[in-house]
Amino acid sequence: MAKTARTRGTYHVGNLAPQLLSAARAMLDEVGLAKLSLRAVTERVGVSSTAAYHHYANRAELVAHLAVQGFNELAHAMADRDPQAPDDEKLRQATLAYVRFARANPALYQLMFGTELGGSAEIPELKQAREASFGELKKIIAELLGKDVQSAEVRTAALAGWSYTHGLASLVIHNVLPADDERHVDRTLQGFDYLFKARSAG
Amino acid sequence: MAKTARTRGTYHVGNLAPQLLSAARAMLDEVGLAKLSLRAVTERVGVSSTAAYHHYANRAELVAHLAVQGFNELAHAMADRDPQAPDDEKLRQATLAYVRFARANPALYQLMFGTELGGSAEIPELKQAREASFGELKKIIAELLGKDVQSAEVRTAALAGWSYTHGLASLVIHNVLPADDERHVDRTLQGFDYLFKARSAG
DNA sequence: ACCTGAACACCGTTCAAGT
DNA sequence: ACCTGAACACCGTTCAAGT
Repeated sequence: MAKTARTRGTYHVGNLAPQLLSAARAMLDEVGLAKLSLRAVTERVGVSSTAAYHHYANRAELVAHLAVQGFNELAHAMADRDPQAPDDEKLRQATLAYVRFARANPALYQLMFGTELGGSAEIPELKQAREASFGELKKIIAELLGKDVQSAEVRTAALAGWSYTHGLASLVIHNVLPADDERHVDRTLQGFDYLFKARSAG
Repeated sequence: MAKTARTRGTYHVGNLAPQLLSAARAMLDEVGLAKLSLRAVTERVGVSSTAAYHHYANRAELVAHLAVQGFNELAHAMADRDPQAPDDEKLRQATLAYVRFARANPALYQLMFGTELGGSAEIPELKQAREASFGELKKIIAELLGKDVQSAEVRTAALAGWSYTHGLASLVIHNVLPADDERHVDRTLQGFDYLFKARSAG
């Protein structure tokens, strides 16, 4: 594929797809998803407004690819944990990494779970990338519970953990809670303790 | 020829604001937030495309008022619980009502926590309506914990509960989980049991 | 194969003008 | 005060044409 040389001023840029994607990614954080237009993205890259259609079916597909990138980064962030730490500390670290990712990339995070991806934009890569993120969480929980990753307990606990973490991240992003990720994670974990003590006491 | 069809064709409809709001609400579930245009809403109501600007500052403000309506309905749904039930069953019922609301009004629910509301659209009514919903949850948890609604324990536990419930609702809406709300609620609650047993065991 | 330019059917928003 | 119509600056998407 030796189309490497970047010839300036030619009509044929080559390698356009990733350039469009990264331009879109940059603009996403600047203007938000609603105002992210194909025309603005192409202009930023320096091609005509219709050039994107040779690489993405439409705007929705470009957006879907942004989501794929997001899920991949998220999985990576969760995977990057201290192998020496005790199991429950690993879970705490992954939760923190998750919330930090959401906080650092609010527009992208919302897009990943946003309405824009419904139905037709459900590209196979997207489902796969999302499952990979979920799988990372399952791994941690499997270690914590001392059960097989495939087991029902792990699946169920991972679901609970994902619900919790996603909800927390969403609330943090929307400034329903003031800043400081670490504190929120610890406080909500503490909150669950209260709740479950009360439940088992009842 | 102008549009003559308007029986009793007064140019002055009066009461336009609520009509626009309910038209928008109806269309929201049909076409989604991204495609909800002021022009389409006004056409549906039968007024000129610019009429909305005399009642809402702009599209964002109309959307914000939809969110307010959503939070009010959500608070109402959570408040409508069996006063005879034991405390932890009340919590379960409120969680179920929450998830059902989200499932029944996916576009509205997403809008309520969506990116569209950031910053300038943060109308005072919105914050107030959101706090009312949160307050409903706090009431239930205060009873469950047997503490004052103002206490730190209740606030913290409510935060955890809200994170969990919101996360679960989001995942259900996005079909990350297949249908059946009741099962998910019970399964995830079960999942938390696994998690916390493991944590306190470690 | 990859990209452009014109064209079409939409948008949100402003503003002068009508009632 | 409440609403309209024209106008402006945008959009996404299609298509014939250029390289």
